[in-house]
Amino acid sequence: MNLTFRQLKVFEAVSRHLNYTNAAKELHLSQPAVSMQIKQLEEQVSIPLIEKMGKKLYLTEVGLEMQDYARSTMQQLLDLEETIAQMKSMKRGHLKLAVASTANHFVIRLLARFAKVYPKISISLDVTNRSSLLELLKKNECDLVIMGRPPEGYNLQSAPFLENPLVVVSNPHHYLADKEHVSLEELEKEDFVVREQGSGTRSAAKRFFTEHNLTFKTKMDMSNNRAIKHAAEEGLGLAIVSVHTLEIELKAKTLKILNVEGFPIFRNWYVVQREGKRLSPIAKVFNDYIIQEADNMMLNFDIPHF
Amino acid sequence: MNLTFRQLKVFEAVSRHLNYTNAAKELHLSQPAVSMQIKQLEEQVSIPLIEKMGKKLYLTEVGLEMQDYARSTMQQLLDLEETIAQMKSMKRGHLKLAVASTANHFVIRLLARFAKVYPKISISLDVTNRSSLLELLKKNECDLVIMGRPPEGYNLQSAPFLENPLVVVSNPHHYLADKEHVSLEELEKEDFVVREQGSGTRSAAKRFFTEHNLTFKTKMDMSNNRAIKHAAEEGLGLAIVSVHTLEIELKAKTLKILNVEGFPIFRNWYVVQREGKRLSPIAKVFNDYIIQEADNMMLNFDIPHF
DNA sequence: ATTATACATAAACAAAACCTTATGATAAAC
DNA sequence: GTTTATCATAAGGTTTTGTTTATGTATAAT
Repeated sequence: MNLTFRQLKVFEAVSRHLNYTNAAKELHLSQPAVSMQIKQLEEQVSIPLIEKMGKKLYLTEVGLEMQDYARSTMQQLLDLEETIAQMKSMKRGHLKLAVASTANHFVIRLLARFAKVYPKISISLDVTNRSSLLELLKKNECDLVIMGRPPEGYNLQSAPFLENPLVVVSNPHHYLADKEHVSLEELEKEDFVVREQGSGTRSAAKRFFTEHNLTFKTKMDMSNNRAIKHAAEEGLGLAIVSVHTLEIELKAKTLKILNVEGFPIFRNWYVVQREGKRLSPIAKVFNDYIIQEADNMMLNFDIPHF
Repeated sequence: MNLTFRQLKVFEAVSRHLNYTNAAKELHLSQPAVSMQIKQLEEQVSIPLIEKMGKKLYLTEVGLEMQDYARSTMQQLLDLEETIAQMKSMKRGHLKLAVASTANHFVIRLLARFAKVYPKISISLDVTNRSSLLELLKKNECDLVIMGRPPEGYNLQSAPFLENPLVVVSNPHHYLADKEHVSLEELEKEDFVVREQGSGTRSAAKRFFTEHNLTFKTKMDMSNNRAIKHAAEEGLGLAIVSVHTLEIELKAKTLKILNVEGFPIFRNWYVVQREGKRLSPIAKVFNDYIIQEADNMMLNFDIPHF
């Protein structure tokens, strides 16, 4: 059976008017054109849909069924058009986002604002580590990723959109905590609690030490930023973390930023996508949004500025 | 927007395989044919549905929406086909019947049997008087009508399918009730309770009297067969009614059939339709069914035979 | 009986849809 | 680098679809 939407449309008009001529007028067709469409439809289902008794037309039982079908199909088509139109205009849609766990905090703030502007957008946010993020990009399982500087050679397209100041923190009772200036020599003597191999923060810190010809004593590594901060709180060592993750700890005074020579290290947060990926309309808007709004928004953060 | 079922079908296959070549094989098409269908569909909605990244295909957000739509639309089409097939094979359908109120009783028996054979058929039964029946036929508001002999000049097609014996009944205590033979002369002296003008039973009785040169004393006329029988029970007069309506009264012995010369008058029940009406499959089957089965079935009736 | 109205049918034509083969481009696998 | 797999594009031709005009037929109204 091979119906066409056209046949259904014509049939629906005829079934409504019960009059070929008027249906033809409505559809801006000639009367025979309507006759033929109906005839073809009847051939498809090989059973009469309309019967003519005297001058009047009646729908047969199957005709009534077909009328229901035609109407529901056409309604569905309208719904589809509506949905697509909304998606195009970004009134609706779905945004699949993944962020580095260290970026979680401020990305949520960004999202909260964004969601207010586009209330019908739904969002999935995957918070995970750097290597999983790269995996997600490779499998094309998300629209955009927010992370530190992405590695070369992955066919990625990225744009920095926010400064990411890395600072050294310690337990407030640490002996360096109250010093006005901490020199690099003093820093070198300390043990550090760091993220796992592959972490952007870790490699940035490592690079800093290497560039200044210092050894970097990593006493412990952990895969979770919260755990690192907790370790520092407990006095297991110093930690080098993004200021953006410190809001609560600074407020609660469980950690203190050390005023170390050469710190903060300014790195950037990047919004990353697969090279050549055609972003969905909503993803494109979000991409532009964060590049434009992020800095602006950070002014409202209750965290130290440098 | 003017999609085609073909586009949807091809798109669905592609969205399932995420591979044009395999989809083409499934559809017994060349690969470019598939490419073109997808391209046209994308042009219709003027937004990409599929994106190719490297060698892999992915559905865009709108593509996912379209996949849902395609599937549901195709499912609906299958449902429609199924429904139509069932209607054709009479596994399903609706039968609109109207019967003369005097035929009500035995028609219900017929229907009960018929419904057992075609359990998914639904039936409307309109029980009404003769003139309403003719009106229903004229307006094409029912498939078949069961009534006495239909009048000429209404463009009707009819077939007799069951004898309708008319008998004279009275209160059991009536002085004629116990006579072995009642002559026409004796009958002529009696008063009768009859149906309204236009009733088939009434005109049959009238004809009988006229043919035998007798006067027909109609003391009272009523529009309801039950009322007539009740009047006879109460001794208001004799009544001429179809045996088929007497089952209960005979069993309860509230009425008695008089053994009158020339009675019963044999008339027929007819199944009637508009001339030229193409019956629905189920109506056609019912029509044939009652013509074939009615006599047979009456053998099981617990009523007198002649 | 005549006329008006409405659907059916036929013929002819135009447009479009659709498919195939051949070829090109790109990316992944070897 | 070469090969292989996969999709895109182009060209060509066939089929199908969709129209229109003209005409036929049946019904209902006058």
